Amino acid sequence: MRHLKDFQFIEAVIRAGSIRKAAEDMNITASALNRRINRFEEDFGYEIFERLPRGVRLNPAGELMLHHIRAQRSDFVRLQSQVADLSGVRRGHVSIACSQALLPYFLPEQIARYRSEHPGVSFGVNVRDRLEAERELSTFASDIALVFEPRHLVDFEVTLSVAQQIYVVMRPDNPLAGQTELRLRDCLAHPHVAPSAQYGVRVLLDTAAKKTTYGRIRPLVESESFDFMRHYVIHENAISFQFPIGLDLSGAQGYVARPLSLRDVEPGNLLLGQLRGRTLPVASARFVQQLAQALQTPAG
Amino acid sequence: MRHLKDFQFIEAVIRAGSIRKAAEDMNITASALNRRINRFEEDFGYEIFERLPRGVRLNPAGELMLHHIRAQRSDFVRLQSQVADLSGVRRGHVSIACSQALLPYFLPEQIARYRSEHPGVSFGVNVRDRLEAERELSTFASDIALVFEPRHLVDFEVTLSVAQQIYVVMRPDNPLAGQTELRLRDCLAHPHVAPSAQYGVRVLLDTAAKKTTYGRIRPLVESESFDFMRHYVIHENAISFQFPIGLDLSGAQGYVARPLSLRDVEPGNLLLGQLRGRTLPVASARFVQQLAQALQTPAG
DNA sequence: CAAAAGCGGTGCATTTTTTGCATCGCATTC
DNA sequence: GAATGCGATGCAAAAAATGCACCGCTTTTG
Repeated sequence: MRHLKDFQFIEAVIRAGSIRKAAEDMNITASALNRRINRFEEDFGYEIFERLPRGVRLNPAGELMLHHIRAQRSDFVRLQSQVADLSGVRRGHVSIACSQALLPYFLPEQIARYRSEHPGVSFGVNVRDRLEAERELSTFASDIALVFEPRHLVDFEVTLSVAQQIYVVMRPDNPLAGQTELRLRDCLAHPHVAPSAQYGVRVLLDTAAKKTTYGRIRPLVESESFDFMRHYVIHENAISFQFPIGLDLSGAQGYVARPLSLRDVEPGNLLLGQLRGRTLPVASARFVQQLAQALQTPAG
Repeated sequence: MRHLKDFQFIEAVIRAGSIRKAAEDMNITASALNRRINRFEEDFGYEIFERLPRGVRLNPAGELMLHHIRAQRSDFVRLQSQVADLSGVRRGHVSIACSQALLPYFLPEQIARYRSEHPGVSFGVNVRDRLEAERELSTFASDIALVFEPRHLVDFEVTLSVAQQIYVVMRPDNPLAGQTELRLRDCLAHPHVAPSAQYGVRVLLDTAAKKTTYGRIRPLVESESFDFMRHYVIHENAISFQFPIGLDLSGAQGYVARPLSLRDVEPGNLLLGQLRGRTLPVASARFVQQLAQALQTPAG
């Protein structure tokens, strides 16, 4: 779109860090790009770049401008999606920032279901921890976030919150597998692996462990990958902790999962959200509706 | 601003109803404007105008585009105001849609106070009833609305709600003036004037009157102007009804005001709000803060 | 019922704007 | 101290927007 061209050039300059490099990237002369930037700043009334000896950098006004540019583009995409919806063609793109746990079962199923009704809609799925997911929303890099226990919540507008009990994952022949619900002290007495500190599961476990005689959890292996940990406990007969939405509870995957008693460990909250105050494109908004419905249905 | 030029032309065409007329208004040839519009539609991918024999009219996609244009412009103004704020110069413009009652005392005082700290900020004050005020917000014609009992509330995000008891206005020598609180039945037995049906005061009175033996209120004079009614009861010794925020309770204006008992009539709600999801310009946002604080302070 | 008026669209010459090229001045880097 | 990389600028070339004249069409008007 014509009227967004200046914005594209500005973003290119921000990315490249200098007008000359950006000019190369955009297949244009440095002088032409330089003049576009200067003219834009003149029209706007304020400079948005600091001129440094090695290039340019955004000044505070430029930071605000960058946010404005992203918001404008995002709103324009939303408009196009709305208009496309008018003419009956549902098209669009939905980008999601989510926790690992949603990858194996939940999101593939939901996306496939949505796409079976609206084949014109494409998806982007990115794994982000709860801090990154919020940042991703505020830069308009993702439309939707689906994460456990996000932190700040200032720019994060919660559409739906679902409590998830922590489950213990182990081999079927593990002695703990016989119980239908596990106590934390029994688990901590067993060899266990655990996610690293930035994950919600770990935070909940650490908090709960402080109240036991063990004081803290002592993982044999610490990992950022729940996939890895799930497989690890099959090889060394240990136990692992995870939210059930990322688990196959049927036992067909070579592991069993048992809930950890709510008397010992608080449940985690899986939060579905978007950037506060933002109006999502039609496709994203409908997908959020579908997700919300699916998450509220107390299925496996 | 360069990148908003197409939007300006589109808005001109919408206003004029035809490309030729719009071209005259914008001091440009019809052919040039025609090509701008066509090129814009081509870039956008969808037509936004219906071509009629006597001119053009927005189609549904165009309605969405118009809203987008207004939102873009408004957000750009907000950005400029933010940037101006960065450089220490507080400038900007605050436009308010409000009920009549705010005109005589409340708003003049608040605006004067704000402007004494920020002389660069200008204000626009428009009297709108509760329906119009909402429409005004959604077209970005006003930043803030301050009205009694707004109706739909779909696009209206309430910042603050303040209950206002209905007061009875009368001459000091009116027999009712001796009481500190009035009953509705006494008031209805007296000759009275009342606002017309679209006003919140009237709705509350009508609702309350149904529960009395009088069944309904019988105004001698019905008016849209509270100012008129306030003066009228001085000439003919009648009573009038009004929210106290628009009244001088000192008696210095030649009338006295007494509250109507909450046992008989529910209080009205004065709502301070803005367009849902919108981020206000700095000046407007701060003025909202000031208003909210003033309204919460239980002063006269 | 025909003429007139008003509309959006289009081809072509003209004007305005944008771009590319060469070059300057300046600061950092090697 | 030479070399490199940066943003800025003058000037000519290229590209884009505009104005003008005119078309085809429908509605209005006499």
